[in-house]
Parts: sequence; C-alpha cells; structure tokens
Amino acid sequence: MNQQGQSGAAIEETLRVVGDRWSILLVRAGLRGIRRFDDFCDDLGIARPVLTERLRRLVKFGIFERVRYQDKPVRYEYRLTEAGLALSPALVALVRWSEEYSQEVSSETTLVHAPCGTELEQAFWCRSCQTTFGPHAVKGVGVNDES
Amino acid sequence: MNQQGQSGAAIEETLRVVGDRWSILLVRAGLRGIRRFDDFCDDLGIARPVLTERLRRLVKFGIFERVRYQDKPVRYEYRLTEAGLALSPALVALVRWSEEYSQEVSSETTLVHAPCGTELEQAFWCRSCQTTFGPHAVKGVGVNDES
DNA sequence: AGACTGAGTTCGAAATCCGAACTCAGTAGT
DNA sequence: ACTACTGAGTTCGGATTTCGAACTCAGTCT
Repeated sequence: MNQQGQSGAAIEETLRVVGDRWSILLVRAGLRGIRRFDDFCDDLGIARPVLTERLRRLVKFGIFERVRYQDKPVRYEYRLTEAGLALSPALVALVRWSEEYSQEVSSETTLVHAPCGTELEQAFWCRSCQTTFGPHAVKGVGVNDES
Repeated sequence: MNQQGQSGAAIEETLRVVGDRWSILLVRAGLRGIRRFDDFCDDLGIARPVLTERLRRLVKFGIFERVRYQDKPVRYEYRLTEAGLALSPALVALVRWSEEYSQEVSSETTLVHAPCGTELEQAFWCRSCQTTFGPHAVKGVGVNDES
C-alpha cells in the first residue's frame, strides 16, 4: 500500500513518536529547562489530560524520563534523556525554516554559535571527505528525482 | 501565558504550518516526486477530505503550489516550492533520529553523502570560526541552563 | 483548622479524523 | 450513443481526539 524506500519508514517511525501537535513543543520546553508538570502546562497552554498522556508516551519512547525529585510528598519531574536531546537538530532545522521562509511573524530571533555569536548554519558533514554539504548531496531522501 | 524567548515563537510558527500528523509526510512524498492527488492518497493512506484540507493549507503557506498540468479535463497537481524544499534539513534530521534512537523498526536505511557513500552526520556550521559544532553550543534554543 | 502545592483524573462539549460512496468533466472503447 | 474509466475533489455519519474547567489526593505551611 505504501512502498516508499526505507527512509520513508524511518520518518514515519519518528513521527509516530513526536508527530503530534505537542510532542515537539514539549521537547523544546525540556531543552529550555522545564521539567515539572504544571510548568509544562503553563508554558505551552496544553490541556492537562493531554499533557499526561503525551508525557507518558514520550517516557515510553525514551525521550523523557520520569524522575522522583522529592519524597515527602512524592513528586516526579520529567527530564530529557540522551535520545530527547538528540532531537535538537530537528528542532533547530524547524526554527531555521521559519526564520527564512515563514511569512507571518517576523522573528528577529536568531540562533547563533554561542562562543562567537555568529549566526549558525546547518549542514551535513562527511567525516571521510571532511566537508560540509547541502541536502542535494544526500542520498536516501529522494531529492534526486528530476525537478 | 507563554513567554518563551523568541525562538519558541519561531518553532510554534513552523509547527502551525507543518505540525500535524500529515503535513511532513506530504512534504516527504513531494520530495519523492509525488504530485497528484490520488497518488498522495494511495501512498500515504490519508483520507481524502483530510488530504484536500491539508494540501489547501500547505498551498496557502507557500509550501506546495497548485499547478494546472492539463486542460482538456482541467487537472491540477501539487509541486513543492522553494520553501517546501527547504524543509528537507528538518526531514533529514528526523530520519537520522530514528536511525539512531528509535527502538522499534531496525532501519537498515542509512543516509549517506552521495559522492562518497559515507554515512552523514548533521552538524551546525559557524562560518566565521570555520568549525562544526553540536547542539550544546547553540544559543537561543535554551540548552544552556544547568543540567 | 484552613489554605496551598503539585501531579495528576474525571467530566461533557467541541473539533478532527476516518472510510465509503458520490459528483463532475472529459476520454476511450464498442 | 451507451458504458466504463480517470482524476480531483465533496458529502455523509460515525469514531477518535481534543479541549477547559473542576475535582482528587498526599503532604506541608501558618
């Protein structure tokens, strides 16, 4: 029914995990240091039942971990795991896209290289060629059909 | 209600456009060369009314364009625009993530640098320092609070 | 005792999604 | 000239998700 070359499966896989309206925003909030239930709630304006469900799923998929941070009244918070942190290239790509192509909201935001403050570029890196390159030189995503 | 530093707005902006279960998949299908209504439908298994709505929205946001490709019976198809193509770094990032962190589906897929076949890495590039660096050195996404 | 905190649940109403069947213009076959 | 088929959608009713607001429950603070 749908036989897209393997990499299609890969993306569907990822989207099955973070492909809803909230998950990516939750990861972003996590990157910003938010960890507690009510804080996610206030920061994103997400409905509580949905937040509960979403966090549970993200924990199940290993993106957040639920950590008891206090015992007297037992309290848990949610921390990004290694795998969750690894989503940041995707987040950055999304931010960059809106900076360049989105008509609405003139975001004067810019993501920069922390040490020097230069606006960053995102690139693919080939360790054996020691070069950076753009999306057109990637094989496996299918950009290489006629245009 | 939600005062995340500017880059939050940027990402929300992007997600408002492609943040639902289907849009990114549609872009991916577009990258694979799919252009016609029924083909999107068959390839993704998306419900027709939803496809109609989604394509209309993506056209409105400048990601696809609706092109008349035949006159006798008037027929339209959907092609990715420049802005649509520009989403590929984000798609690649998502594919890479599932390759490395997703438990399910052992994707033997790999994205490679076309010229040499080496598995690609994704990095941020600072043109003034002439170096690549990882997500921890990015300022504006908020990775820099304590851990 | 009474108010507050923080992590959730429970509710009914509202928005979305779904598959299956239908439309509408034109083309192809007999 | 009747029938079948194509391709881009619409129209339906029913199922699933989402929503906000109010509630729970353990423990703490004053």
